[in-house]
Amino acid sequence: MNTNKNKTLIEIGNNIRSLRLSRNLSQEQLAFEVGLHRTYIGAVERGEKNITILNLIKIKNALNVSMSQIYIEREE
Amino acid sequence: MNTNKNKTLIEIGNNIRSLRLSRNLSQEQLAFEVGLHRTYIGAVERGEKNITILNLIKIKNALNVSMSQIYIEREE
DNA sequence: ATGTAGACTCAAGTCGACC
DNA sequence: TGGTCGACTTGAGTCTACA
Repeated sequence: MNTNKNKTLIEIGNNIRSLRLSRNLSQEQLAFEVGLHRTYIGAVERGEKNITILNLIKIKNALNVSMSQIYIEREE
Repeated sequence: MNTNKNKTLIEIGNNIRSLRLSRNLSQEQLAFEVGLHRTYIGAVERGEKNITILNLIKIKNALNVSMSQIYIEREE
């Protein structure tokens, strides 16, 4: 559907995925803790969705990490 | 409309506002640089809108600050 | 220069199903 | 367990206008 995958979103998604995996959580478990849908978490991890800040904060809290571990700023 | 103003969104909005002001930018100028609408920037500053991560990144870049200056994490 | 309001569009986010 | 699809609802984001 969305071939229009943004680089930043892909990075964020990859970070969420590896953090989730390192916690031994399934997408379903993370979705449940965060109160989002399982298919949506999947889409975010694949960088297909431009997540809102409040939901991103919920995810980072569920993963018990700081924002800088999910969104890594580069010098520009 | 939205009496349901979230504390985190209000904080983010306040931070954006004071950062914008310290740059001597109007909402209109910031909106133009970021490619968002002036009325929307206003709503974000008032904490009325749950902005998406990509737009938040655009704003922080336009203000030339790091994410941690806009979204301040508290220990929990 | 900003707040608010209303009407609008389209993407965020839900949900159930199947592979 | 995770990807994808389709139909759906809600809310992000636009735009014009007026105070």
